[in-house]
Amino acid sequence: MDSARPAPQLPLRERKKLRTRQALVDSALVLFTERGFDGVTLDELCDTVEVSKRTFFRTFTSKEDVACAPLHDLWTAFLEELEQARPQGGPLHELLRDVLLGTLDRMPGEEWAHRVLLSRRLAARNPSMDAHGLAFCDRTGRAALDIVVRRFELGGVPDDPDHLRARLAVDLLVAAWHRGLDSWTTGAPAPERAALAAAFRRASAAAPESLALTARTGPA
Amino acid sequence: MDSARPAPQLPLRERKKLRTRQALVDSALVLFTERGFDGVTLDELCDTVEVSKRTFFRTFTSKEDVACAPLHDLWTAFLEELEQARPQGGPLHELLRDVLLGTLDRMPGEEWAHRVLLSRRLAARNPSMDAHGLAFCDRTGRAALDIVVRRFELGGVPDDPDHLRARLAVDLLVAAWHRGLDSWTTGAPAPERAALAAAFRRASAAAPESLALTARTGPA
DNA sequence: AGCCATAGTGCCACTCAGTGGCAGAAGCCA
DNA sequence: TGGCTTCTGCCACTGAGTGGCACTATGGCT
Repeated sequence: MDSARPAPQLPLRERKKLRTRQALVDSALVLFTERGFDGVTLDELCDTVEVSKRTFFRTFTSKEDVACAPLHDLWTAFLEELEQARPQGGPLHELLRDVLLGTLDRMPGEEWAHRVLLSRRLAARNPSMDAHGLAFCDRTGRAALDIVVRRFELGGVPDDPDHLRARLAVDLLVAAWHRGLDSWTTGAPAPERAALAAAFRRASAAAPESLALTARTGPA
Repeated sequence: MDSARPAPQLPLRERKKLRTRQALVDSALVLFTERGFDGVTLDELCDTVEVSKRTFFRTFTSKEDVACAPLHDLWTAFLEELEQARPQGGPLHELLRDVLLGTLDRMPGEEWAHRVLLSRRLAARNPSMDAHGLAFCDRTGRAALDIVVRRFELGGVPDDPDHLRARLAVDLLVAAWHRGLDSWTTGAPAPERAALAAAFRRASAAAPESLALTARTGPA
């Protein structure tokens, strides 16, 4: 596999597992892109990678899951970095933004970005993939909130107003991320990772502005 | 059915259809609550309501769909009201909030609220239901943006910065709604519709505050 | 080197969500 | 009443996802 980062010598068993996983993701993205998500059965995918369906389901939770893997990897890494982050006293939403930008920067690079691109284009055409991705982000949001609450804020009283505020800050991060993804996925010009980071930064900056936006009376 | 609002004499066929739909929703919520979402097969549900599975799938798109119907109804009504809304020149996010509050106010009442409660509790325990609800909200968000753009804002250039701001305003609305739902669903005290409205209002008000929230260095 | 204990794999049969097709039963409009 | 349309029921079928069990490879231990 092109992205088989050996990693500091994991046990052989683990490496094999990772290689199978990556092969499944790559093949899935290619096949789904060629013939559509519904146009490919799991049996076909498994045949291609020469793995039994049983094994597939030990690695991924569902057919959607394998195609969402690139984003999955990003958010998992994000949570790890958030766990390490040291706030400098700035606004929480800026901290979250910077942690995500940092995580993005440390992603495998352009092949990863390419996989994300394929994954998003697929999701745009397939409701169940879209739903899966959304649900995953939501779960990650909850996990992120737990970390934020534990490390940066109040002890954990769930009806503390700051708890709600922190949750909304996380929601805003996720929303900005999705808007960044949207414009990056749609706008063909620059499918590089840097362009994605820029799009996200732009969306993130627009969040405070959106509150000031006035509803003008339209012509109708 | 308890909520069979006759409506200004629809054709008999339509009324029958609505009654069947409502029966399916009610039975589904009861059965799923009793025995879990996965503990009830569609065949069982259909037997209970005395409807063929084929008919079920003409009314709902999936097993998840039937259990998410209460929220579905709310957002559909929301879009209709948004289409009629006349902005008074205030911030967009306040307009959106007020339209949603108005829609909520016009919902069938406490039986509806009760169904929402069951639906949310179910979703909290079942990932695929949760995903379905999230995806639906996302699609509604897009539809709402279309209306907003068409009626209140720019002509529709998708890279106008106001377009992005409007989108984020919608995202914020959805996020606040979910937070409101969360606290309402969890907090047992007041399962009435008014309490839900209050929870949403609270979450909505917390949105601007969340931007100001500072990340303090925790004890770790 | 040799040898278990364990984890991962393949295979098989099974359940159940979701779909397509067709025949029959309403509801609808004269 | 009769014909037209639309909805419904039934049946067979695909494909996702699961459970069970036997088999093999890995890693640790002596």
